[in-house]
Amino acid sequence: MSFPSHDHDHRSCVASALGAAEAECRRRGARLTDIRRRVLELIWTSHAPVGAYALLEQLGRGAAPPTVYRALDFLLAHGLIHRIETQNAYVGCSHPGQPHAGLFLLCRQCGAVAELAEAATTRAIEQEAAALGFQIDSLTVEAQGLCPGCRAGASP
Amino acid sequence: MSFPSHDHDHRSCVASALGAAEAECRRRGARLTDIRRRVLELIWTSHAPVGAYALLEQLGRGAAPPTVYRALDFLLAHGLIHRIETQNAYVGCSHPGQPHAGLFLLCRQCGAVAELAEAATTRAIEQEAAALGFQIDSLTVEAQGLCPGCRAGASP
DNA sequence: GGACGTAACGTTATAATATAACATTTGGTG
DNA sequence: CACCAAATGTTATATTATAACGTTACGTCC
Repeated sequence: MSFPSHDHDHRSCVASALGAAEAECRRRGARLTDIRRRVLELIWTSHAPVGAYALLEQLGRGAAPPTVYRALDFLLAHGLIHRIETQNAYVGCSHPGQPHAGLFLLCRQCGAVAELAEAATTRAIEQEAAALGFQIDSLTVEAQGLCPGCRAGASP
Repeated sequence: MSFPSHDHDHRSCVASALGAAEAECRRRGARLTDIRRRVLELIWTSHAPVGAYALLEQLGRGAAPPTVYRALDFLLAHGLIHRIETQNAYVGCSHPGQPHAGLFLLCRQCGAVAELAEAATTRAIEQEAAALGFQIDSLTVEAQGLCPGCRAGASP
């Protein structure tokens, strides 16, 4: 819901994300296979978006592009990750299971992402769209800028 | 500011866009060269976003990718077009000269785009970001859905 | 437990989007 | 005209993503 502090306990952060993913998959009757689980884990390795080919490299040789794209498709379809359109990259979803419009703050300095579940903004856009007779199916909101840490510190 | 009607006078629509672009370039001391002008004109051929390689084809042989990408970079830099991130495509800017966050409604049926200059939404996002200490430099908002025409008509 | 059907994965090739690097031409200015 | 900078041409290549088809693994029904 906000930016992780630079020294947070990332290990438990990843663990809880994987736990939530497993729960969500059980709930949906979806199979979180080994490959899918590894890709999700790699994505959660940092709080910055990761590109498909960066994931591919980390999967090691033997993996080809379709392998990683299929895993990404699965994770996207089940709401376990989001795609950051302005970066052609992927990031873990902070609150899977609750349907929500992704709304992202992207730090141009350190790369960190914060995902907001912000109803007010979504509502503002929907109202404006409705006034024009436009029916929104899905919404992409990405803000580029500086996170609190990078604004304060010299050049973290 | 809204969706163009299906039968609007598109010729004058293009003409006024090109006129505004020329005025804006004069104002900024930028050169709207022949290539740049042709690319802008091709973009305005429709109200749907156009891909770089589609433009390239229409420029005819003799043109290579850098030609079109350089023109696009120029047009983007001077606020004469916008890039639609979710489509890797480009669309003419409806109100050049006035700095604004692009905010787009994209019809998944007919491809039409409406560009909003909507202060309320922008403000909502900025407030939420400011509350987290995030400083926004630029903002991308793209809504996918159905335009009024396509909601009404069977399948225009 | 074996047969079967489907979902997942492997593999190869290629499509679509974008940029690097360097040569050449053009346009404005002194 | 001579010069410089900006614009364009040209070739090659990087990056992101998907098509197509064969093989393997998994669950289920009998």
